[in-house]
Amino acid sequence: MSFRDTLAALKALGDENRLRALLACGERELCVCQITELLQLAPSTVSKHMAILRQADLVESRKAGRWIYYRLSTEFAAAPVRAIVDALCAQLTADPKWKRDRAALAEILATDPEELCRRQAKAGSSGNDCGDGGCCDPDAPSAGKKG
Amino acid sequence: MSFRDTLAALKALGDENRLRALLACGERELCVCQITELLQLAPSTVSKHMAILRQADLVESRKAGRWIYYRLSTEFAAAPVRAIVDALCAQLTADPKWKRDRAALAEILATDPEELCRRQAKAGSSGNDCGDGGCCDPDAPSAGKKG
DNA sequence: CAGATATTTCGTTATATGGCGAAATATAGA
DNA sequence: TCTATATTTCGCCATATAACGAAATATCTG
Repeated sequence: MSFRDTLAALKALGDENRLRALLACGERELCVCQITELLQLAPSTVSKHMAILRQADLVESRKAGRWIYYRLSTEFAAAPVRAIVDALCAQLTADPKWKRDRAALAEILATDPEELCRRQAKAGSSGNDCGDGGCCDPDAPSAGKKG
Repeated sequence: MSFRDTLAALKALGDENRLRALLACGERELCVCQITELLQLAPSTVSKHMAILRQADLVESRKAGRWIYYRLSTEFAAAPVRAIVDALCAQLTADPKWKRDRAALAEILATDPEELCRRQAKAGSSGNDCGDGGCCDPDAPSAGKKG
């Protein structure tokens, strides 16, 4: 548990959406639908990202009924990873980009998770609805522009 | 200089060969041919890797005649990057994988750089010679297996 | 100036990665 | 048991990435 694990952690951290998800999970444990709402990605994509973060021991998951909650790891496999994550959480949270996420997160947390899932299911079947005007932020460079 | 730069640094660190190169440059400034010898890659590949590390402000370069020396950055663009690199250098150097690199590096440093370059030029034109038995380590999982 | 050579840039190729949607899985509730 | 639904797995596609070799660039030396 050293070079190999550290490299896996660095790889996992080297994606914008995963980094955002990790920071969000550092604030509070979140279920997949909440992270999905934050990142504005397909649930399957978020699921894959979280699996990568979990395999790198960066997050832990907890099952509660139909929901699966992810949170920042308490025990990191590789020693340097803790220092890295600490540094990221400490410094990156001041970044304007993260502040936007933080604001979005507050709104998400204020919404019933079931409502989120219902909304996402609707959006998935009928294309981009964006009825509330909150999504499809033109200033967000990563949401749905890569594929 | 924050989220974006930190992400660039994490991406740069998320490659095994670049991470090895970075650790090596943390030991001592190294010219491209020395890093090339350590990583057992084509010089052009190493050059590209070092450019990525430099763009991420992880290494600095110094020109000395025909040689260009790379060393670990002293000033990091993004604050968390320093903490990350410190943690990596401090902890990863104990890893057996890195110890092998360190031993190889000692040998490389004992060799005249010009001799290294001559050897590499020969190997590039006539295929894998491996006359000295030191290269083509079957235990090294990253050398030339990806492309 | 001409030749040698250390490094970079360019073009190409194979693989890895990130994205989505559909289908599968697992669990709550009627 | 049957339905609804939260998440994951699978298959596919587009792009990003890492590798190489050839050619270009820059610098020392004769």
